[in-house]
Amino acid sequence: MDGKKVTLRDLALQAGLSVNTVSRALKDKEDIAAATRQMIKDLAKEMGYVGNALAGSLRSGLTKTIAVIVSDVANPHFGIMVKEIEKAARKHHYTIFVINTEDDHELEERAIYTAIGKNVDGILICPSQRSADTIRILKKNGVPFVLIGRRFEDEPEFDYVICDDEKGGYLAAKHLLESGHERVLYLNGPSRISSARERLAGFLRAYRETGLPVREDLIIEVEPTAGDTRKIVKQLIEQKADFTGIFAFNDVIAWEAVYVLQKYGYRVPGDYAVIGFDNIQSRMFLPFQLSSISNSKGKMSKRAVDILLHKINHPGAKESYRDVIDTALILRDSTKPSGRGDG
Amino acid sequence: MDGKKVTLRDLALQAGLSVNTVSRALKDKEDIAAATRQMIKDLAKEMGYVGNALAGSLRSGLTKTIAVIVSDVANPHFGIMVKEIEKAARKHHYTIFVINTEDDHELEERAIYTAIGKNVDGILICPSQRSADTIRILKKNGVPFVLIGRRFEDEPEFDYVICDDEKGGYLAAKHLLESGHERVLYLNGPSRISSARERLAGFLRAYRETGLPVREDLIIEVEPTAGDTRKIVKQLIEQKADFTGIFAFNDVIAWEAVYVLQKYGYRVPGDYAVIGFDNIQSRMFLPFQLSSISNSKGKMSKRAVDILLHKINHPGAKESYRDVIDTALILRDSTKPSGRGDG
DNA sequence: TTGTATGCGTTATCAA
DNA sequence: TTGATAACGCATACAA
Repeated sequence: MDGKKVTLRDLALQAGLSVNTVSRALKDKEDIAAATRQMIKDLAKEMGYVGNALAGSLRSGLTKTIAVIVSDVANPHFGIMVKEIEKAARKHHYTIFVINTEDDHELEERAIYTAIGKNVDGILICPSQRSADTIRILKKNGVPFVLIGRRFEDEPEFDYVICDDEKGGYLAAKHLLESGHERVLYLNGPSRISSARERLAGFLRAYRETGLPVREDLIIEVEPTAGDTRKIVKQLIEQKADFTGIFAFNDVIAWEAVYVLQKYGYRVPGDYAVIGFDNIQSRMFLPFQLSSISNSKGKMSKRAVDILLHKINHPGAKESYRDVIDTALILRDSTKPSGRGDG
Repeated sequence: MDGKKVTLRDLALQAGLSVNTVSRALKDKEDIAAATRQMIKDLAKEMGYVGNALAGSLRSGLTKTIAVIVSDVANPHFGIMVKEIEKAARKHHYTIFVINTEDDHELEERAIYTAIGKNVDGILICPSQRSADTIRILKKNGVPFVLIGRRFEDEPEFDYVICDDEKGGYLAAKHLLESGHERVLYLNGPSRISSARERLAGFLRAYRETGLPVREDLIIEVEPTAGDTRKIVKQLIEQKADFTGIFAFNDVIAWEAVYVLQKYGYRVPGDYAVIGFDNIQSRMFLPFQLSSISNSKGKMSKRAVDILLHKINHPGAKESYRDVIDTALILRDSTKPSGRGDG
């Protein structure tokens, strides 16, 4: 009973019918005798027929497959996005490839070629952004795609779904400033990433509103994948850098910063106020209450899938999509002013 | 320049050669004039040819694709596994489908059918284990697969890679018992899951060794995906259940338990000692030091991929694989005896 | 109601 | 060294 994949041909041979008849019976076409149809269906079940979507795809040109290209699924932010994307895609009978780029330009390019080679119907990509050339390959090959989480300001033809990074940066900085933290360390992502630039813009806007001087030396770029947050925060502490608040590009960096501060015996809140970005703790109930900026990953993911499917199903259409999902301030203990008391 | 996908036929037409020649040139076959080969390669690059792996797959029967079926990529444990699997697979020029089952039997079955339908060369699956029937479909269709993280004791034909769950349970319980926690709450996973049963066996072995009585009422099953850990721990606290140590089936459950304890004003360590499983914090530097059992997710993932690829490349072979990766106790603050002092 | 022929893009085989 | 042809498994159009 075990063995090779069962094909339509196997069923046809067994049933003494033509491949075509079997195919139509399984597809519930009208022009098949009810008895024949039932017989074939029973046989298919009995023989464990599953069907070869590939062969059909070759004809139709559609694979019901999309590729999701991100830096790292192990990062909870992307893990959550991928989960939501998969769920939304599955609802529409799509299956997803997941390819990690580790934010590496070459891996990203390879990922894109792989996706095209596998004939995906579309691609959702969070680009590493070392250059837009890679993405242009997609346009050249006529593969529908939507950027997610990051955008290219100077490429009006690239559709995207992002969150309101500028507002998020603004809200975070404003909150720290209003809580009395005038010297804020901003552990930002690399400036090649659009969201890092935009969050910084919001951060600076908040500073401008207060009239306080911006401390350029406290705006530091961190590689999110490399995990050098620890090294940098250690250095800053050793150097006795002068800050009382930290705004981190994402929650992972924020956690790591607090991790180091705690190792040095500092307390958060209390000695330092820390706020992250992504609000991962709305889904993971960690025993540390980190304030954060929520960016509705569920909504972003679903929206990106919707747009992508629309583009897939309306190849001619010339609309463009620039969706910016709202961000909001989520307060938890890590920025509580009363932190010093702790009790 | 934008537009449809470039095919071999397009290249052939442009070059004034046959499709076949173009194909062989691009594949670096020997029997092609060097000049012709170069010309075709240049042309391919110029026209942005990417190739249609699908069509090739139809012929060869191989798709260079594997499916990874897990309960939930957003769970860091699976996120890390998927990342490692993808990396290992990519090294061998394989691409992965990721499908979440939410530990649901029907979704799992659909996932398997989807994978077979897409003609994956093999499947890595962490089965929901409501029944092995679903998995048998794979055998029936001759699709190579390897179970990962869970096994079916009564199905000797199913290959697996798991970690030493029994030992892990034993180490965790022993550590708590030796630290003076005689009443340990075990927030276990559902008993349908093999790893939950095996961790419990280890847990009980540690108890037996001490001669202490096992408190059956403190062994409680929690649904990992549903997030009902909070509800259950709340209830236990309200009921003033009698325990001082907690062993959790995984780190996510452990975090959540501590989260609730902290909400009630309890301290970990100090009032309670807590240990998890999976040692996720070897990769995520959280500001809470959770002791845990490490299970070498990287090693497990790589091993599973290796076995799967071996099975794919040696369809006849009748070896079986039952790999059990070692587990180890990783101590952090959450089980520190000096916790009460807190420095 | 069922069967035959054709094509999807690629590769393998064999002939030229 | 190159080209023609068949085949992979399925779906469509059309013929029977």
